[in-house]
Amino acid sequence: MSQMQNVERQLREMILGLEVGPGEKLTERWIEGRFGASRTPVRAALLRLETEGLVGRDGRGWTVSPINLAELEQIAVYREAVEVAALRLTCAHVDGSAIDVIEAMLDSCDENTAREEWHRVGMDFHIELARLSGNEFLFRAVRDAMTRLSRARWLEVRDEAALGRAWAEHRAILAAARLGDADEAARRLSDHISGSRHRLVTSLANDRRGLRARGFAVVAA
Amino acid sequence: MSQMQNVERQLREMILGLEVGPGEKLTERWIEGRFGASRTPVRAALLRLETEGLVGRDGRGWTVSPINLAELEQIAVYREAVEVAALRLTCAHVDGSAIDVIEAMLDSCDENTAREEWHRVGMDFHIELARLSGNEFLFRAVRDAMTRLSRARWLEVRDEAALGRAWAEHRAILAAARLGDADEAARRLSDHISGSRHRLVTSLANDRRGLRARGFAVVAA
DNA sequence: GATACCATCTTGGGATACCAAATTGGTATC
DNA sequence: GATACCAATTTGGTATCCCAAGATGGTATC
Repeated sequence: MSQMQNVERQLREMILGLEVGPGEKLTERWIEGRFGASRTPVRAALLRLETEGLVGRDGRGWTVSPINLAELEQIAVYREAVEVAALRLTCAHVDGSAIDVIEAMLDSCDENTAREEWHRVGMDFHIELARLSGNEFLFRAVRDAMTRLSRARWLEVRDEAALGRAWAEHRAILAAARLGDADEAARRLSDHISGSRHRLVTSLANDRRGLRARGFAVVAA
Repeated sequence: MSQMQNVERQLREMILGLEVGPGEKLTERWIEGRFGASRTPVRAALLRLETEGLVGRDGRGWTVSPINLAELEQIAVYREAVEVAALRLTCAHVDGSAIDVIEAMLDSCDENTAREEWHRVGMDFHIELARLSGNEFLFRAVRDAMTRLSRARWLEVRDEAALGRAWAEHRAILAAARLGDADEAARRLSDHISGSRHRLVTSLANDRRGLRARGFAVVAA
C-alpha cells in the first residue's frame, strides 16, 4: 500500500483512538517523523482528514479537531435525517437475509465482549443498515457522521443498562424493517437517535471538567 | 490568496463550466502548466476536488468525473432527504426577513436574465434555503449535492415553461415556510425535487447521443 | 498481417531544498 | 517588574528532483 494511504490510515486511527488529544496541535514535520514518511504523503493525509473533520486549520497550522458539543448535536440531527431516509428506502424492498447479517452483528456481542468492541459494533450497525438502502450517498453520509461522532462516543460514560437498552432498540428497528413497516421502523430509529444524542451530550457536558483535565479541548454547545 | 486555493477554484470552475469535458483525462503536469503552479498545489487541489466528486482516479491517473445517470438519481434522493429535514427545521423557527432575502433572489430573475444566471439562482435558492436551518451539516450536504448536480443541470435542456414552473414551486415552498407550515412546505419541496429529478434524468437520457458527440462521457442509469 | 517483445517516454508517488511568514525567546529599556 | 523590540527558530507553502510503474510505439518474428 502507498505511503499516502498508510499515513492517512494510521493518523486517523491515532486521532479516533484519542492517542492524540482533541485540540492538540499537529505539525507536518512531527507526523513526518512519527510515520517515517516525507511531507508529500503527510500533506495528502492531512487534506483528506480535513474533509472528514478530524483535523482542521488553526491559522497557519493544523489542529486535531476539538470535541464540539454544538457540532455533535447538529450531526445528530443530520444523521437522523439521512438514516431515516435510508431506512425507509430499505423497508421499500426488504431483504431478509441482509437483515439477518446485521442481526448477527448484534448477536456477536455478549457480556464477555470488550467495551471497545461494543462501541465498534454499535457504529457498524448504523453504517451497515444505511448501506442496505442501496443509496451510496445516504450510506456515505451516515458513515461520515458516525466517524465524526466516534471520538465522542468513545468518551461517553455508558453503563450496562444503557448498552442493553441501545441493543434492544436496534433489534426493534430491525424487526420493523423486516416486516417492511417503514413508519414504525422510522419512528423507532428517530427515537433511538434522539435518545442517543441526549445521553451523549448530557454525559459529555457533565464530564467536561474531566475531559479538559485529560488535555482534551471541548467546545461548549 | 494562496496558489493552492487558486488552482482549486479555477480548476473547479473549468470543470463545472464544462471547459474540460466529463470523462476527460487530466494530468498533474497539464494542470501545472495551465495555471502556472507547481505540482504541490495542483495535488492539493485534485485531492480536494476528488472529495467533491468532480474528479476521480482512473487507475494511476486522474479523470474528470463522467456524468453518471444512476448517481444523479441517488443524489436526488439524498438531497430530498436533507433538504426536507432542513426545511422542517426552518419552519420550526421561521424568520420572515430571511425568507424575504431568498424571495428577492427569485425576483432578481426576469425575461432579460441570462440562462446562466437562472441556472445559478436556481441552485442558490436551494442552498440558501438549507442555510436557514442553522444546521451546518444539512447545509453542507445540500451545497455539495447541488455542486455534484451542477454540470448535469447545465446540460439539461429546459424550456421557458419548465423554468416558470420551477419558480412557481419555489415561491410556493417559501410561502408555506413563511407560515411555518412544515408539512405543506415539506410536501411541496419533495414534489419539486422529484419532478426536477425526473425531468433531469429524462432529458439527459434522451440527449445521451448528443452529449457523447460533444465528447462527454455519460454513464447510463 | 498479426502478434509478441523490447526500448522509450510519460506519469503519478515520494523526497528534498528553499522561502516567507509567524512564532518564540531573550534582551534592553523604561 | 513590565514592556517593547529584535534575532533566531520553527513551520507551512512552493518548487524541483528522482524513481518506479505503466503506457506507448516501433520492430522483429512467425
